[in-house]
Amino acid sequence: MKTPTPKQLEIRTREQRILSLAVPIIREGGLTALSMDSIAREMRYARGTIYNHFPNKEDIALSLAARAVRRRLMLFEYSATLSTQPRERIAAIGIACEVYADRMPDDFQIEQMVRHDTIWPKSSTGRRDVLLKCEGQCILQVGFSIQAAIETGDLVLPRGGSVEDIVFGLWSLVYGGLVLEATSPSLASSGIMQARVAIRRNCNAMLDGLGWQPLYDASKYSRYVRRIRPKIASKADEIVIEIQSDQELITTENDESYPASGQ
Amino acid sequence: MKTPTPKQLEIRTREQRILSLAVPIIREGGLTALSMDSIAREMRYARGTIYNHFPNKEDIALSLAARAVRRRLMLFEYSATLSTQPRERIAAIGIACEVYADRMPDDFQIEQMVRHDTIWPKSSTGRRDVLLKCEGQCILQVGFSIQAAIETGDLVLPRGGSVEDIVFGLWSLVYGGLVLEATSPSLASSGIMQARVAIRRNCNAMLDGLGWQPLYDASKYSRYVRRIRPKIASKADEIVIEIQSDQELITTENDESYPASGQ
DNA sequence: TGGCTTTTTGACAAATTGTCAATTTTGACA
DNA sequence: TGTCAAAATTGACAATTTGTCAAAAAGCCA
Repeated sequence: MKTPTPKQLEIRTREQRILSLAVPIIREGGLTALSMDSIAREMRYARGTIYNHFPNKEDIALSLAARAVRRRLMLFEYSATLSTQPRERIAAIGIACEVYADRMPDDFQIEQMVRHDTIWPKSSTGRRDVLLKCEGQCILQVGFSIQAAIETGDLVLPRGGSVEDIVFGLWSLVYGGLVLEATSPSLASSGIMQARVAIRRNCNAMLDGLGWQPLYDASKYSRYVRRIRPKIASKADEIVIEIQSDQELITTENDESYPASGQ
Repeated sequence: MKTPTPKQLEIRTREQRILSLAVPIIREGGLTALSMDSIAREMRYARGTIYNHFPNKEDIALSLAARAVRRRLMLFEYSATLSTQPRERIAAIGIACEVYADRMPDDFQIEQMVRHDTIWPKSSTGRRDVLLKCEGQCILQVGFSIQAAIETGDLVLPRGGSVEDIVFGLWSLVYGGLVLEATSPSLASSGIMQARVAIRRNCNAMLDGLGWQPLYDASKYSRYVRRIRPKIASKADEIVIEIQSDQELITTENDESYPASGQ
């Protein structure tokens, strides 16, 4: 329990190295390109050592995905502080998604990846939980803003509609749109060039359609985006540096694992 | 050229058998579970024979995906005939997507699958083209209805907006929503239960937000859905039986390949 | 230095991939 | 029916990769 860790440190470092090594491989060749064997060779360790860290390569992917969602959550949380007006807060989170796809493309890719594939069932429960928990919090974050809009009277829920439905709609529109942009070769050839602009406009159309006040004002909106996007972007860069593992913050709550003065 | 085919027929049949065999395997274990080796063993053929049909398993997947998109296209085309009113036509295509996910779940799954993964780059150009062509036609089909709405004056495009942007929005909303429903474990735990209802409502909200006339009328809409959904569903069942390969219809235009009286 | 624990190692068995030269089967023609 | 070239089929081969595990090495504490 009280291991300040002389060698434990080397191990933890190595785990990071494995993850860092995996990122470009996955980026370029997907999960197929990643192999426990090649990682071991590359790092000059025996294969068994790598298996000491991760039970299989799917778990490496999930570990990266968990880190990705943690980063995304932080970006959402930050973006939600940029305005007190509900509709602006929602817009900010939307922009956060854009920034996420742009500034953390590897994270964005891997999040999509673990969703399909055979990754999910093969990975370990612990890591899955981290991922799900953060994803749930992301949803909550959007939910808060919608709730706020209802409370201020900016938005009136349609009969039989719920806050979650709207979260779901926005999520489909933004995430779905970004995924399509990233993976659908037909898009470009069908004349959809500026996916980002389209996504923004469509989200606003949907909110307008729900009667969410104040209605979309193109020039006001783009002025707002111009103001906050750089802020969110630089926050994103901070987060990438700050959040390196999928563990840190989780283990923070029982804080004996992080020695105040190491060494 | 003039091969009426005695044995050629066996080969073509075998190709179908391979595909049929692959479907449940992919359904249950994804592409990882599929192996040229096990297919060969199962079918009591040597591995080389299977490789005669498909250069690799990715190509099997893409072949299935191409078939899937062809089926989807047919469903879209049929649905578009169910009404002359543009907004109703769009609604019908939306319902077609629902039906597609419900009645052709394997097709739906595999379409998502080939989008990510390492499948795309490894598969052969020919099959990719079929897939892209059909996908493009699906997009067109939606575009036609939007165009029609503009021509009748039901819809006025926003400044700087295009038909394609709206297609993109609807596609994100429906397809994205269905994908999230199918793959996101957080959804259920976040209280989003009736994804289908939410998707419909959100699409309508978006169209309302664009000012597309006539605006959404809940009871009218659900009456319409109740009327056309069964039609689309049974059409879907027909299509599944009719469309078995990803070749047939493509080669139909040079029609010597299909002997009028076989044997 | 001894002795106990933790970590690392690499050989092993099992799957799978894609290739290709040798063999078998077809089918057209005499 | 017999012959033979073209087409199809086969299975062994070399390469990868996976996950396991007992033995060896290294780390740690007194």
